[in-house]
Amino acid sequence: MRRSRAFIPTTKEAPSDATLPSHQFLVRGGFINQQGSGLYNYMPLGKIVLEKIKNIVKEELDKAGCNEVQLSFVTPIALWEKSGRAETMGKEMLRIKDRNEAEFVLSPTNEEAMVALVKNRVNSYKDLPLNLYQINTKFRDEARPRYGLLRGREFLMKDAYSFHASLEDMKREFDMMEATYKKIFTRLGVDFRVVEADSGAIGGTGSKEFHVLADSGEDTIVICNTCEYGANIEKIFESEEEIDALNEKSYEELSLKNIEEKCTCGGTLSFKKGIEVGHIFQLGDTYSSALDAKFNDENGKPQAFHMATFGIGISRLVASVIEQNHDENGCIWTKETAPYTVNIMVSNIKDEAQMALGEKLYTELQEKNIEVILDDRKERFGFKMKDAELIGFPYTVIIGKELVNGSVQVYDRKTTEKTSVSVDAILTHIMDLL
RNA sequence: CGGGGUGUAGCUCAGUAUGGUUAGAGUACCUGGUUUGGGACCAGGGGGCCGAAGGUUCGAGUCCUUUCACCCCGACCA
Repeated sequence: MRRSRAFIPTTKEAPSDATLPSHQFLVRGGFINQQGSGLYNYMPLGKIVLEKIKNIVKEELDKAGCNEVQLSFVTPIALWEKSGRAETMGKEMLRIKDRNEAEFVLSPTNEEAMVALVKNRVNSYKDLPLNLYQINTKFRDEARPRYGLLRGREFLMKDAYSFHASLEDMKREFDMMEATYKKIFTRLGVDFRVVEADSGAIGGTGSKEFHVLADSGEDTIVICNTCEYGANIEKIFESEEEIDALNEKSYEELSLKNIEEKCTCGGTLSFKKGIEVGHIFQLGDTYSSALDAKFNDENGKPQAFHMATFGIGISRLVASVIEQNHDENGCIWTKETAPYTVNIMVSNIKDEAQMALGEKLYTELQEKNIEVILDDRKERFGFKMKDAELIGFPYTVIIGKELVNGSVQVYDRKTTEKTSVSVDAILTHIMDLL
């Protein structure tokens, strides 16, 4: 992509209501813009990042044997009346009527729809287990949307639902999905923890949350510095006061505060703030029973499916990556989430030698399938650098004043260091970095 | 859903207590020139139904009524 042809409207000022770094930088960097309360448009850069995260999630789930489907976003109210959630979910479900006055709901989640899909299509234990997922828009009419993409009303979520003939098999799938989630978040390059969680309103027996560690996280979690143990404080403390008191503390305050009790492994427990980006539940037969979805077991006896459900907040992850990885100048995307890996910055486009090298490198990197953008705008050096830092391309090749000595510089967004590299070696140098 | 606040140029905001030329600034944008390694400078220019609808008045961005939208603090939540 040529920067001169790209729709990337960056700004110097952030909207006054954006308080979090991810919100400010994503808006300033031209990734997203607000359409209404809790509603966001994705502009080209935002769309690229969103798609990258989606693809990683899809790849890992497909490898884990999950089947991708796509359910309708608008669902008849009858589906929700059968499970009782038309009542219990209350105003969070946005209800609409069609021209015949029939009532519909914009899907906030899809347990009912997925059970209805499987019901009478999967009839034998021989067809189990089965894991179906979709990456689709959800709508929850939150009382108070905020923090940009972190708490929108319309958001993109991956939701998976598994069906099993036995409780044991459901638990096996649950553990397998936990491992799959770890692979996904590791690939995304975020610092995360798996914690034991409260099952909350959805119900079920066991659940675990995946948290990206960040100052602005709304949840407080307890983690061990030695083993993998972690828990949401909602799970360990019973009193509301205790939970509230801890939630009010800042990331720094919490990090310093160790819990007196030691972890069972002997390690030290401490508090951290986290953004919940994934949640896995052991559901049991709550929904299959409610919707009368059954299969025949080895003895030909009908039984309700044992189920588990697995969610990942895709759009929330876009913001979480930045919440965890930014500095005062802007975004710092991880390798797998960056909208373009290499930004070729021609310092002065009127300088023919600079421009020629920029074009040459641009073509060469494209041929090697590197995601590259060429900053060919008629702007000054400082302007282009600030822009590159705001957007957060992992590497910027600066073709500028050093060219007369036969070299260019490579700016590393993460370390903010500039390294001089001779023109002859630049292509190999970049390939080695990636 | 309780409490508070704000709607004026793409963005950040003055102007509204006390109604009165043609509604302002910074920034962004366009043109020309000078610049060219950290969001440049000078000159000129375009851009507004002052959130919407009613009303009061000779006259409304400013006063009154209604309404819509957005934000903040709580309660609730991927």
